[in-house]
Amino acid sequence: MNFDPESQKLTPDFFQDNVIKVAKSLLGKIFVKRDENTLLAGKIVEVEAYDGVDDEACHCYRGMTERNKVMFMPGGRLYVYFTYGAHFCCNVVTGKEGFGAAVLLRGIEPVEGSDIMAYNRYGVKDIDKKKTINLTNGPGKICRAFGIDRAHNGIDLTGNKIYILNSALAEEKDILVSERIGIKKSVELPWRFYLNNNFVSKK
DNA sequence: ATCAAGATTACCT
DNA sequence: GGTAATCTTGATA
Repeated sequence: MNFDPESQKLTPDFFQDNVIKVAKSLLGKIFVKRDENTLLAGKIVEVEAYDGVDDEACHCYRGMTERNKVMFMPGGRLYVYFTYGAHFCCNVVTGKEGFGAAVLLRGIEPVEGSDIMAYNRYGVKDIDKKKTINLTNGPGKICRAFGIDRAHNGIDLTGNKIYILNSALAEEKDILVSERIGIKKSVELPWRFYLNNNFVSKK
């Protein structure tokens, strides 16, 4: 697979759109993190949408704060937050400037650099098959495997450090829908989207 | 200043 | 299936 950002990465207009639409459109696309020595990449197989206005579970529901201000930037940034005293979660910011919405990445199937992901998660490069499934099947696990932390909060996804390849859209019939996981407010909204794939966090 | 909650994970029985 | 771990943030006083 060619991971070259110049010809293939998603552009601002893709991100500056409705969060539900962007969430579904991200399924099947390749999330890439590059630095001098490493190339990590994986297929996005599970996401959730968080939408400022009518969504009590969204970090932006009560307006802008120091933590969530990146979500109000124009679509195409990475919003990274820390939770439960242990885990980072990363989100793709969507919509126009001044509107707080983002897509949480919850499940990724490793495509490139799974040995480095294993090292980031477990401190060793060789892991058994069972642990391979556990590399990136959850939002906190993804950040750990990809080495994403608060230093990456606000990074521009149209740059060459972290970006998403513009592969084909997943077919509507292949997109599964459910309520979102791990929230206590606005639980009824059907804004979790995923594919039939082993790296989904929860059945 | 204090406090409760949290977009989770790993480990236990 | 249940729950401890762990600490940052935002709200309230």
